Amino acid sequence: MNDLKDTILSFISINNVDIDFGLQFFKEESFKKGTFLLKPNEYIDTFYFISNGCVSYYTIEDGKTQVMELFTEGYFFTDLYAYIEEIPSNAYLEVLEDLKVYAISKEDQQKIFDYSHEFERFGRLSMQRAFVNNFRRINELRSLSNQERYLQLLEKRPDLFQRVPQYLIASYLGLTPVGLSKIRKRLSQV
Amino acid sequence: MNDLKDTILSFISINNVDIDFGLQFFKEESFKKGTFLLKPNEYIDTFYFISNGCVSYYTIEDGKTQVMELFTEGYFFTDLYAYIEEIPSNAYLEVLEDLKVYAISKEDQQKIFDYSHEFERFGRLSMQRAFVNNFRRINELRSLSNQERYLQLLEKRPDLFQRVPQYLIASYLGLTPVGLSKIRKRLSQV
DNA sequence: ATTTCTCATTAAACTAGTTTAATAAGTGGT
DNA sequence: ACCACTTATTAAACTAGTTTAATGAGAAAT
Repeated sequence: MNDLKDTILSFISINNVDIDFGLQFFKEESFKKGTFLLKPNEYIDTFYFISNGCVSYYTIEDGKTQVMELFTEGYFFTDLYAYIEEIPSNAYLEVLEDLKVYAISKEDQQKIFDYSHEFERFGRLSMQRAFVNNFRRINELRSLSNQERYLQLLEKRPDLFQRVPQYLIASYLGLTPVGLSKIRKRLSQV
Repeated sequence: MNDLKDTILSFISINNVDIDFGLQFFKEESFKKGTFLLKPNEYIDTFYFISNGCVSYYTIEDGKTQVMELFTEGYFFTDLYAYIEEIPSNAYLEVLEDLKVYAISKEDQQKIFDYSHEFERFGRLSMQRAFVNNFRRINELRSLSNQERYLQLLEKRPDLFQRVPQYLIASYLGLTPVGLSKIRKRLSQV
């Protein structure tokens, strides 16, 4: 649980007693590859921190898989939209690689936010982080071509290409496997 | 300033003394159409609430204007990315219609977050709101066609079409004026 | 009234993706 | 060792957008 503790401490200054009070609410859980942490029409009230493994966050629309995010070690994740709005999800959270997480319920999260102003601040700052990540994502979708986004992903998260099938990466980049293949071919010819 | 007060109260429960403590840090300001609240390479440490008017938040890349958001009455706005990260912006905030805002500096915002746990919570919740809006945006960019996004904007923010030139709306939708014209023509022929 | 400027539309050629379908190359289960 | 299944590539036809450039129409300036 030290990876989680260190991550929280990178956001806020908080004394040992208080952070340990908070950490007690995170439960260690493990899931096998292929497990679904969430399926469409289900509610989600759990917030996860990944200690180990990989999770795909995707929807299926008109029969087509749309990967929105691929979470790996060190990420906090949930279906943040359904979680915040307390509405049924329309997404899947599927374990792509055997997974070890620290999980906290929304109820317990509220407890630690109430318990300490510092944790409330952690909530605000991690929400900021989520915003910034999403903002970068949206800007990249707007301003970069598919080819540029492919190259950028290759640079920023090279591990993904080793651990995740290419058609999921294609979907994450917003194109079809065929489209990604074409881009790769085009790049290899130069 | 009641519109701002009501908006804050829609996020949190807070007594009158405390909210008035917070509100004193918001300064009323007015700007004429054509004013720039922010230009590329400038820092921004102000958070605005729009009482009246309209602001375009855009970048220019390779000579092309990219409208990221169009803010109107009741919106909180800033260049949230540059504001959070405390880096020089690469965007413009341009007043499209004479504007009345309530503005608070980052320093003063920090004061009210320190002053009261409830304001810290307001910070967290409004950050959540920003996240959710951005999330919706990203999902729409991913899952809807340009035509569908046009129709949706027409439904959700019909006022924009009255107050903002069409080429800005085209840019907001991520296409060229020519492209938007084609979509409108296609729709009018059915 | 005339000119000038801004904005929206249209046309034509082009482009980066799509879809569908066939093929090839691994990979896993029995 | 074999078969079935999954994944990646390629080809061919198609599509929704792009760019550039010309035209039209309304508003603002002199």
